[in-house]
Amino acid sequence: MAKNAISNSVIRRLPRYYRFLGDLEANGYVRISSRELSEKMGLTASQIRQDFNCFGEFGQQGYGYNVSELRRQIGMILGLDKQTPMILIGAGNLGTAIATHLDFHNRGFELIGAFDVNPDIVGKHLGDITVLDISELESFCHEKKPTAAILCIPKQAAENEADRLVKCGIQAFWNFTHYDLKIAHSDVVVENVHLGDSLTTLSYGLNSMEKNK
Amino acid sequence: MAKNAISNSVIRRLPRYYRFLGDLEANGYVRISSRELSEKMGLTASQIRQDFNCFGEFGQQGYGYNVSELRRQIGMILGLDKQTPMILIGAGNLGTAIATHLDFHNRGFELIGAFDVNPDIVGKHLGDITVLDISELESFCHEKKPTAAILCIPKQAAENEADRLVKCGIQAFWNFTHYDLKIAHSDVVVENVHLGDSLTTLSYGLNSMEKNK
DNA sequence: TAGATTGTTAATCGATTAACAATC
DNA sequence: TAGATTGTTAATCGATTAACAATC
Repeated sequence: MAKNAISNSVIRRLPRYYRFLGDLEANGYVRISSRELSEKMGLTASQIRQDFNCFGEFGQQGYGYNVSELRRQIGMILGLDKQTPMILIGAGNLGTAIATHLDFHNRGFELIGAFDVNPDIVGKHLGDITVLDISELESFCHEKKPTAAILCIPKQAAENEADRLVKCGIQAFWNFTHYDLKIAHSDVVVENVHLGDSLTTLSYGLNSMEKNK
Repeated sequence: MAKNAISNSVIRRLPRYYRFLGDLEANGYVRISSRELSEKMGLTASQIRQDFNCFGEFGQQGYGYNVSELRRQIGMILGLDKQTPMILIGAGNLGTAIATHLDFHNRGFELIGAFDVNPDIVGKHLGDITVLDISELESFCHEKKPTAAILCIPKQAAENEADRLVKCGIQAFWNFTHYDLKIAHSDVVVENVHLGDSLTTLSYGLNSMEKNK
């Protein structure tokens, strides 16, 4: 039952709305108008109203929006009212940092397992999770049924493991590799984090700033 | 000498072009047409030609583009022909992983220092860098003149340290915090990496996929 | 030369902003 | 009620795609 497709631009703004509304709530705000929120977030009031109206009528004319209620609604839209079981593939430096650094529960996930090929890493503890050998992937997934995975392995390895993970029932990937999952697996949900590209973009910014002086 | 402003959409595609051209070069490609590249990258040939023409005429009618030459040109545009000295602020789990995981040299930077407040972390080694106490920031910057910084500290701390870093001559931030640097410091270059928002977006994708079944 | 492919202009598409009637 | 602010339509702006003359 697809509603008339929400644009990607809108979707990318939702987590930020959710964060700001959380801050407002914590600071005792009960109501807020689109204009006031627009000033805090650096957007236009028009855009904010358009964005919210993609999902329904959350405000009240003459009043504005109820902060807690709006936040709750956006949380529902984002699927933060449940926790999808998730596994980490690749528990090296980066994988470990990501697994321990983020609050998965407040972002719609629960990290229930971690895997690596390296015998030096297998057995390591990440919070209350123990890193398992990748050979145990199938039996683990059969039993625990995770549907999301974090990919923190080299590109080459990702190409090889992606099929395997999809066969194990993984439907969503948080992809830190440069392997383009969407091409081979158009039916899964992919969120790419290209740290290298991000750093390169910073280089561009610095470079072009200097030229404009 | 600002050329007629390159749009953000184009800029965000440049690192990916650079990557693909590097792969092509490694695979022995000498020339490539916009059509062939478009098929490999999942873009339109039109967009590719438009993008490249923002910066000059890199191709040749009837022939296409010379892979190495095009890659070199894009590298120049991205500022990858030099290395900007960069420091890491916050050498916890995430900061350490980022510092050790990325190839800074090929992305226009050189990591020359790292700082933390935590005495347990100060003195730790990251490659050939030793983590210094944050109190040494000013003297270090005075001597080594870094102009870019990675922010891997809590939001609260970022609010406090941003001014200090700008005073020390930092002009570009790779920002892993949720603190909005652009608001207080409109004159610096900021590249945000919001891992939490990225994970939340994945939750949305999974959630909306399920609803559409 | 003929074929291929660019550089570039024009057309389309989508996203943002502005405006305002509806209504709390 | 009068003032405020939404929901929504219309106008604008920007980015993508299509088309084609220029030219290698």
